[in-house]
Amino acid sequence: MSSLRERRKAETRQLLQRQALRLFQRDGYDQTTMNAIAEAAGVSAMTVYRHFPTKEDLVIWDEYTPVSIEALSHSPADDPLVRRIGHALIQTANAATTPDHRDLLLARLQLMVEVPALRARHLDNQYATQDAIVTALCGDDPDPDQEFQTRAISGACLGATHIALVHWARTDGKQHLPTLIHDALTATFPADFT
Amino acid sequence: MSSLRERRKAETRQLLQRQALRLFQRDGYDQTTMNAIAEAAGVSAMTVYRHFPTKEDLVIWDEYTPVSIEALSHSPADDPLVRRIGHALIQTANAATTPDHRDLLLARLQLMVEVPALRARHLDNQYATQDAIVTALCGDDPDPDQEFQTRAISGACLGATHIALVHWARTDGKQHLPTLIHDALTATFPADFT
DNA sequence: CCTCAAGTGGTAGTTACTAACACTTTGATA
DNA sequence: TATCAAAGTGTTAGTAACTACCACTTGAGG
Repeated sequence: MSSLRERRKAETRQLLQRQALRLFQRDGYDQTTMNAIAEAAGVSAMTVYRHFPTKEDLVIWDEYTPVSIEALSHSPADDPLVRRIGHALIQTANAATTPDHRDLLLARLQLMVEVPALRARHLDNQYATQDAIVTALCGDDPDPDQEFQTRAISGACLGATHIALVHWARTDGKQHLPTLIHDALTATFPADFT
Repeated sequence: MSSLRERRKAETRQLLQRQALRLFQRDGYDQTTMNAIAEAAGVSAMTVYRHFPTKEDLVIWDEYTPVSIEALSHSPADDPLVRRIGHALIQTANAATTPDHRDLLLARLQLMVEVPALRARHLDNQYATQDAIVTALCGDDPDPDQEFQTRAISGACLGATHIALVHWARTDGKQHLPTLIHDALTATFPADFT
C-alpha cells in the first residue's frame, strides 16, 4: 500500500538528499549548513532532521538499500565462504543499473571517500554489513569458533571490496564496478576465487 | 632532549586522557562533556582542545603509537604479502607489554567497539594504516596494478585483524591478543599463513 | 636579567542536534 | 459527508562540540 502520504514522504526524502548532495559538491561538506539545505529544499530545518537524523545520513542513506544478503543463504552451502560472500558482494554492486542510480551512487561515494567524517561512517556501515553477513551464514546461535572464522573471512572480503569502491570513486566511475570488486577479490584470494 | 616543558606537556596529555577515559567508563561517552573532563583534570576547556582537537581523539590517541611499519620494509621480499603484512600486525599487538599499557589499550578499545562515533573513527584509522602499509611495500611511485593488489590484500588483512581486536575487547582481554590476530589471519588465509 | 615563544585561560561566537508545543494535512471511520 | 486520530511540519529555546581572538603567565636561551 503506497498511500499519498508515503509517496510525499519519499519525495521529500529524495529532494532533500539531492539538494544536499548538490550543495555538498558545490560548496563542500563542512561549508554547507543544515539550514542551507533546508532552505534549498524549501522546508524548515526541523523537517530535515525528521528525515535524516544526522547530516552524515544525507550522504550515507541509500534509497535503494541493495545489500542482497538474501542471496547468501541461498548460495550453495558447500562452496568456500570466500566465494559465497564475494559473489553476494558483486551481485550487490550489480544492482546499480540505471544511469540515474549510478550517478547518485558515484556522487555519494566520492563524498564518502573525501570527507573524513563520511569515510568513517561508511566504514562503520560496512562493519554493520559484516554483521548481517555473519548472521545470514551462521544463524542466530552459532558455534563460536565457526562464527569467528566466518567473521574474519567476511571482514577480509569487505576490506578488499572497500578498496574497489574507493578506486571506482577516485577514477570517476569510469570502470565497471562489479569487475573491480571481482579483481580485488581475485588479487586477495587467488585460490578460492575465480 | 626532554625539557621540562615537554615533560609537562606529556603529563597533561596523559592526565587528560586518563581522566576522560575514567569519566567515559563511569558516565558514558555521550553523557560526559568536555567541560567535565577539563574540570576533572583541573584545567580549562580550551586546554583540552589544545591537546586533543576533538572529543574522539581523547580515546583514539595512542601514547605509544606502535604500528611497526618499519618491520614491513625489512621483511623478506619473497614472502607472500599476506604473511609479511600479517606478521607486522601481530608484532604491533605484541608491543603492548606492560600491564598498564595493556589496561589502557583495553579500556580504549572497549569504548571504540561500543560507541558508534568512536568505532567509525577507529575504522578510519585502520584505513589510514592501510595506506601506510601500501606505501611501505610499494614505495612512492608504484605500478598501479601492483598497488591495487597490495591494497586489496592489506585491506583484507586489516579486516580480519579488526575482528580479532573486537573479540579481544568483548571478552575483556582474557585471551592473548597476538594469538587472536594470528587465528583470524589463519582462518582467512589457511594456505598463505601458518 | 631580558626576551621570546609556547602554553594557558576567558569570552563570544557558529553549528549540529534535541525537546516541547502548536498547527496543518491526510486517511479512515461513524 | 462529517469527524477524529495520526502523521508531518514549523517555531522556539536550549545543549554541547568546536573555533577565533585576545590577554596573561611561564619556561628556554642569550
